[in-house]
Amino acid sequence: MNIIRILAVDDHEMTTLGYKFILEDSEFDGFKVHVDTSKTFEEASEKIRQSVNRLPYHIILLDIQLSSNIEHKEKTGEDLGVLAREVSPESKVVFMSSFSDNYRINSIMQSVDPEGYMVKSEIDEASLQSMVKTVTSNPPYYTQKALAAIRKKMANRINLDENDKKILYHLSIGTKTKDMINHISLSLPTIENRKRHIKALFGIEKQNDQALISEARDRGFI
Amino acid sequence: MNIIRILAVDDHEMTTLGYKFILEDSEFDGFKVHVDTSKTFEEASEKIRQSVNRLPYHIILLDIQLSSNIEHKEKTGEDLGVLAREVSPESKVVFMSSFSDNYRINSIMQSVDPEGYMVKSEIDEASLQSMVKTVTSNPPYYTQKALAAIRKKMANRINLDENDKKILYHLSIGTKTKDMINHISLSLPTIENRKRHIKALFGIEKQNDQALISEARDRGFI
DNA sequence: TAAAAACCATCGATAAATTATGGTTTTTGC
DNA sequence: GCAAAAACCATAATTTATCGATGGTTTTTA
Repeated sequence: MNIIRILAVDDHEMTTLGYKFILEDSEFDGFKVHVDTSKTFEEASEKIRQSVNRLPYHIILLDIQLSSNIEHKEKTGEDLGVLAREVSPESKVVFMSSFSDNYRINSIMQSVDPEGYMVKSEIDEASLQSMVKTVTSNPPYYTQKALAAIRKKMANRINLDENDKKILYHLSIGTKTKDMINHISLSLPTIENRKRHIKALFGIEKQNDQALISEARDRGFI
Repeated sequence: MNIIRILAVDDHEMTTLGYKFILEDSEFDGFKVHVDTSKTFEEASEKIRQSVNRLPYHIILLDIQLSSNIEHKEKTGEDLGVLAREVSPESKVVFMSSFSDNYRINSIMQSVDPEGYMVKSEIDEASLQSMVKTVTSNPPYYTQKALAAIRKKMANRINLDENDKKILYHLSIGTKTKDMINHISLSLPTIENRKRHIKALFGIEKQNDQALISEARDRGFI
């Protein structure tokens, strides 16, 4: 009987234990599952590094929010995903996230391109089991909310460049336009111009930033 | 008992009859299914137009390849999807296609943004039933091959403009570079320059067009 | 092995983006 | 309600990127 080795990373121990109990008790065709758990970025990255010398994990389950032990460098599950891709390229990476917002999902789809993305509210015993089956045999596996975000992004025919996306992102987190020059290497008038330009693309000329944010969210940019 | 009204369009009658027999015989929670069928673009568009005056179809299943009666204007299932969106915006649109190539799927995701996309080789009784359930209650529904194409596209961080995509498309169908000036409104040197530029973006400088095509296919552009 | 096609480099012309400047209007905090 | 801040807007100069013409070399193809 083959063993599928899984590493589950989440700062809430109850969550990873849930995954462990469900998956190790599940009946699969032709294999059993073993689940390791980690609570921090550092512990998880160490386990991944060590695993590649012996038996790499088949699947790595990552929460996005990881409250790191070392305060001064906040590392997220996304960073851990990037690291996992580098040191353990054969492992399948699956995000288990509370976030179903477009910006997060888009970002992770580009930086990690995970084999799976599950929104936590949609996780149950059945979906966990099909995730394992699908990811090992025929990826990807996305839950419905993740799929809806992905669909929204795909349907979009407007392509903004990196600076435009940064502007939208900073708007969404409340950065003042005049402060964006500290985060984006563009002059203030240019940023203003680009905002106008994006509004025109979105068909909301002569409207304020609130309208822009709401439209950008609707179109899956943030 | 509610009735879900479905229109299935395919130039092969056996296919639509298959959908009809399977779905009308299936047991669903709280509803039954009725399936109309069409073999041509004209017949289908007429049925859709008429339906909106009485009871619009809940779901419209579209094959991409439709050999039209009227030879001189070839209309595809994609055109029918666009039309369906206009005249019957409440209907869910699902493509049932032999194509699983990225170019086709990307194009349809942008022009129609369907509630579902099934690659024909992956269609069976169970998947047909879950498609109907998912599309009516919580879209979208994509089969694994469609999902794989979508994932590839999402993972892509390079964004090419329309002209670049046209160049890649024409390369993929064997159009000679010097003949592209008849299809793309750019001069020959510009097209050559753009090809060089795209190769640089793809990290395949100083390689030939074959490498470019293969890389573009790999990255989900064609 | 010719001829065709692809590939490459340079350069002037053109178009587009950026930025500085100086303003007006709207929002915000007291 | 009012002053200050921020957002918004228009113009013009400057920089940058793109385009297309020309003339060539290399590679493919018949």
